[in-house]
Amino acid sequence: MPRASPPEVSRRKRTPNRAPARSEEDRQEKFNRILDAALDVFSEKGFARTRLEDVAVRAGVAKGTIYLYVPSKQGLLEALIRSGIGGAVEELERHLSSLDGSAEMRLRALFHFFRTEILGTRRRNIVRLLLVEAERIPALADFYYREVLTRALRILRTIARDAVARGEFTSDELVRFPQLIIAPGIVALIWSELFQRLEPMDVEAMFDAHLTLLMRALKEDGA
Amino acid sequence: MPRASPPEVSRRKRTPNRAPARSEEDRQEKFNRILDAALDVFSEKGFARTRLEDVAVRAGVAKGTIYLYVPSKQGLLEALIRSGIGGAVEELERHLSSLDGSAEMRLRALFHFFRTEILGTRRRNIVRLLLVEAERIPALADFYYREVLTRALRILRTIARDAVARGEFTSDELVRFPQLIIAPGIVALIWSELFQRLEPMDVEAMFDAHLTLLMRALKEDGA
Amino acid sequence: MPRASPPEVSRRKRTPNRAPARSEEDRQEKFNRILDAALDVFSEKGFARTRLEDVAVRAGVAKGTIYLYVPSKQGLLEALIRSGIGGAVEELERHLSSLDGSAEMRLRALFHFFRTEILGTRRRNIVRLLLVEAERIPALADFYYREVLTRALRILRTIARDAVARGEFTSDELVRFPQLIIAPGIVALIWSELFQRLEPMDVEAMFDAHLTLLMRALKEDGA
Amino acid sequence: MPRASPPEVSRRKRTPNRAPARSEEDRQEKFNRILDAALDVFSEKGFARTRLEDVAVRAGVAKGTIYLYVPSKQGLLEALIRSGIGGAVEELERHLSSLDGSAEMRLRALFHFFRTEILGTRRRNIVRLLLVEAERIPALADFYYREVLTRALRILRTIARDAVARGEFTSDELVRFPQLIIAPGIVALIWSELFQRLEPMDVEAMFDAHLTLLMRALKEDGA
DNA sequence: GATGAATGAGGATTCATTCAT
DNA sequence: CATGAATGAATCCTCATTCAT
Repeated sequence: MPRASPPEVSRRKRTPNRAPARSEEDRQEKFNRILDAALDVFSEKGFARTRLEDVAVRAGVAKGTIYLYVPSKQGLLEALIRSGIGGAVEELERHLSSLDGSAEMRLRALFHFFRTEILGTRRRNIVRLLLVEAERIPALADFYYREVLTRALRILRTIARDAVARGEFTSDELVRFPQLIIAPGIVALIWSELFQRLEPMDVEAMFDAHLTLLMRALKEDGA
Repeated sequence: MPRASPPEVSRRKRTPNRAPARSEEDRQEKFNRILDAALDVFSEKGFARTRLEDVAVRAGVAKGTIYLYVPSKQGLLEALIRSGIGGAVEELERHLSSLDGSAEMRLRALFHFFRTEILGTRRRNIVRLLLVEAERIPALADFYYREVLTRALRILRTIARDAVARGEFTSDELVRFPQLIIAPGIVALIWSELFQRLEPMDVEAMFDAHLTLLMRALKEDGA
Repeated sequence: MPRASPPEVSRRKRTPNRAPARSEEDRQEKFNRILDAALDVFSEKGFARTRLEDVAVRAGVAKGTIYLYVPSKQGLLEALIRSGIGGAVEELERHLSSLDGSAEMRLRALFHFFRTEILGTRRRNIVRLLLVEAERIPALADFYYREVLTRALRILRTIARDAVARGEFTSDELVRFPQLIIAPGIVALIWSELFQRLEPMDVEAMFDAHLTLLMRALKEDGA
Repeated sequence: MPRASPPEVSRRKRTPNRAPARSEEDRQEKFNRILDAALDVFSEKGFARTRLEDVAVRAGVAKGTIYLYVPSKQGLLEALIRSGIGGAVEELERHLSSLDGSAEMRLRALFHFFRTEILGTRRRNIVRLLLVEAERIPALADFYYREVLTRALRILRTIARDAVARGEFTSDELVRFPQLIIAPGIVALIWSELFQRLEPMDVEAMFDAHLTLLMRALKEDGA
């Protein structure tokens, strides 16, 4: 039997391989590069306008390689958000539970954390991405609600409840609506994305003003 | 909600007895239908996932007709946001300047307006759309900053400044950061889009708590 | 508001339209061109190896145009088979019911029809395509079974049954297995596709031999 | 079913006491596993829709391993068909030449063989695969024509010619068109693939009817 | 020899935009 | 003015093949 009638099926040309990631660390390291690249491009263009090819190029891999780590473009976004957010809440939990000062001190620490660990890092982009895309991807909203929101609100609520219990706070508004604590953080995040270039905002000063108001409203003598 | 006029595309040389005199209103009315349809579809799917065909169908016109009013899909989004937001600020300005009570009353009126005229209407979707798309379309961010944000913040700042001036408020945090006033409104807006189905939020009660805290922090005796 | 910040969304260039098919005949005519082109390419390359772009080029339309008529590549194949096969059985039914001679005459007419209207035309390719692809597309097998096979076998069976009833045939093998009548037709079809170039087959003579054997086996004196 | 040997890819320089002596059988055995897996998957999905990865998984080897035995996907198909068909004809030749009864007996044996050794086994899938793919791969059609068809037809023709020579058959139709003998076999094969689930066919009874008709047509008294 | 990670050509499908009617 | 058929650029994802380990 004559071997392979040649070009009936188009012969694909292939390019030599880059060194494959054999070890588990190699794998993780390459995945991280892909996630970093994805964050860059998603942040810059938004999910819909991102081409996976651009992500691949920025990560220094081929298009197909991405599919060795995630099943689809949306899967890439989800992996990105999971990987970038998951850790933050735990960090925060650890961070805050280590201090056992007054509510005021803990809230100051919280806003410091927010400024330095979220607003000041790539995580800011991840949160922004989440706010923007979660509406179309219910699984994302669910994930965020479950893994981030409830846990973050629990932390805030615990701080407020403790303060009320020990008489530091005189009323329970923040127990009922811990969102009020973080609301200026959300505003700062959005502002920094959309309007920072038009009118810079002194985020630290705003957080200070916010805390001042809260403390004055909640502490006995408004001190 | 007043709608923007469609750009005049060309002057029709009308045969006097062919079309009744209401042609200009017809034009406006058709453009409004298109904008309404666009808001529906953009809100539901986001800009990138929206097909102009769907907008056309929902508006009851042909795809090509949209191009008689706006030059492109992005132009449609811009027209939509322009038409849906511009009016709101003016309404608010009129509304607030008509009351001349205390800052507290004016802020209560403000949050009432926010709840009933923004959160409770299709404008909520427009704002959301803006938050989501403005990053990719600098012109949108610019427009929003100029036409909405500066004016809205001026209103808030004026309320705060007046209150300080007449001694109602004892400090100037809200003059320096009027964003702190509206921050819970932004949170409510985002929450209603993403998490309402997972955990309903009593927006009115949250706004109440927020105002209570503000007043207690800012008024002489914290009442 | 500044109009359209230019290249945020890549501007697609478009090529002027060909004259659109406004009338129903235009539409049908264009669809026919597409189906013809599809048959050519499918026949030459098989379903999987066919690129819709090739079909489009051969039909003289753009890729996207095909999707105005069928929903997918598979839909194109189905439409093709439907349109090419449906008519044939009806033709055959009409053709045969018009003759009311002996079974022998009717079978001769049948094979003549098969040779001239199927083997000798593009329908041969359609049947071949069907045999090849039906296995992966149950809907196709169903369609073929329902619209072609049962009807064709009914015709054959009726011929046989009539002949038995009036004493022309002395036994009922062909009533029980009308497939035996057409089996050499299937062989001829496959042969013509695969081996004609290696060893031409005189299909007419084979059909003659087949009929001779059948008649000799079934008629009283084997005449 | 005897399998083809994998092409020798390279002579291993074995460390004598590292691999036991059965390395050549190992190789053959692994290739057989690959061919079996390939038949399964090709049969189920067709050539184009088959992913070599699936073949590899089913064979329990890595993707790359397949390329140690065949040069390409098409090469795998060719090897498969070669290995699965080649043997059958020889078996048939041996089987039939061992009987020296009447043509009728030999044809009965032939159909029995067809039913039990082809229709009832995986070889059915190979033949089907061949019918489906041979058109696009001329080398396959050539191989099949040369290695299978000519030899099979020679067997059939010999049976017919012998019968004519010794007066068992009264005419030569089957000498001229031995395809007429096997045509119902082809129909049965196709039917079993496409329509068995819609309408089961009693293949044995059909073959009986076919033989009955042939014998009646060809033998002196039609007995 | 075996492995399976990496590659990147390939193709189906979508949809903003144009323009003949 | 309106229409909607036609266009074709754009992009996700698949998978045969390669080759470093």
